[in-house]
Amino acid sequence: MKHVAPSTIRRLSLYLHFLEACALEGQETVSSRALAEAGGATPAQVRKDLSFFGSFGRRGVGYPVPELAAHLREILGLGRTFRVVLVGAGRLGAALAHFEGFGDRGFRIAAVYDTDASKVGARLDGLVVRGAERLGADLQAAPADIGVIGVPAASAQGVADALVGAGVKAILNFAPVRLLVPEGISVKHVNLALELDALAFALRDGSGR
Amino acid sequence: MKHVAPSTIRRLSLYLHFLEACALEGQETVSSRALAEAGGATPAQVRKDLSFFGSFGRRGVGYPVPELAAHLREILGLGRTFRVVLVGAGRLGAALAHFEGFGDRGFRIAAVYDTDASKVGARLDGLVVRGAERLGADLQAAPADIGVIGVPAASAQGVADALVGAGVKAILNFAPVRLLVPEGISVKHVNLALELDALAFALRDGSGR
DNA sequence: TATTGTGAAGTGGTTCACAGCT
DNA sequence: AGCTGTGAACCACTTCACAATA
Repeated sequence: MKHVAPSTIRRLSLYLHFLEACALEGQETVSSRALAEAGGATPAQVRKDLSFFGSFGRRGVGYPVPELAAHLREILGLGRTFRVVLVGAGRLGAALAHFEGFGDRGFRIAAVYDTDASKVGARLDGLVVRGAERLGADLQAAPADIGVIGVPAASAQGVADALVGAGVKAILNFAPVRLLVPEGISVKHVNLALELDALAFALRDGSGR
Repeated sequence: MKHVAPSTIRRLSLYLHFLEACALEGQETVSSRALAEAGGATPAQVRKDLSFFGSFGRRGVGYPVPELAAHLREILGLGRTFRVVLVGAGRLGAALAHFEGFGDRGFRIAAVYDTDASKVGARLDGLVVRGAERLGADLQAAPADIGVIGVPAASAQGVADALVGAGVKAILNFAPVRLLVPEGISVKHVNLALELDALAFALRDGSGR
């Protein structure tokens, strides 16, 4: 498969969410225009995005909702469930553990870890928080696909190393630090400070341009 | 001022964070190579990014740390404090209210709101949660720069409308929905589901390529 | 020698425009 | 007529390469 632009992936994900909403309403086809609106793109871009992977629509008609949704799930690799481990059982960890978007879409939180002994043993959305030192042994017994880092910046790299060592191939990092990981490990960053700075920039001189 | 690419803004923010760390260590100059490493860029790109706004370095030497940091703060519009209102006092709201990255960099949380009567009156990081119906009157008395939306998807658009109506010019949205806002209002989205889908894509066929 | 500043070249993603089905 | 599929044109960001300077 040829290289796919990250921006394309983001849009495909948005199209898919929209298609799922359409499917719930029993809609049978959608136009590239409707998808464009949902994905913050132009109709031409929607068609380009999709044509990169195949011809899913019918000229003069549009795209069949359930079929296109299935294709997108296939393309995005969402045709299975993912085992997720969450490291960090603080306030952020608690918010993440309860986030419906996880379970809804096949991302199952398998376990929650924390180094803080006072948090170990607590319950978080039906899961008992485990000591971080168990992570390696646990994942050897039952590997995980994705590790979510919800710990302070200072300990994030250490957690990342532990996750990589335990065979995790994808990391979602909420700590405001760049993580160093080996080739072949995917990392996504969610960095509040960056978003705030971008908003500050947008608000510069006067207010709101 | 000419148009600045969003990717450039993100990098400038990363450079600035790195410079602040350098400043703490008393370092006097940095090279474009060091900045590149911190910002996930190449040295040439660092120089291009900076030269877009002026000539801040000295050939053969590098960039003076405190001066460049000051320039970046100026460029990003960080030379003042921002009044932030947080809507949503659930688990996510609690995590956000305690996030140090806010206060540290001039983003001051002025108030927290929630529609849920059972949450109103509770304390969150020293702030008392207020009823959402007060938002309009409160902001008329003391305007806010940035609104942070930490409510469920279903109520996010309503909150956005209320914020815009109350004169907020920039919104940071954690709900997994596209917000419709008038021209001139800046919106930044943090969408967990999108990031997870991107990781799923990275993990497709086999595991981890 | 080391490192910045920058025009020029290169790369990759987006938009256009129209042919091709229904 | 309506809407997709797609090569070609376009545009924007990135990288290159080297002159300029400490």
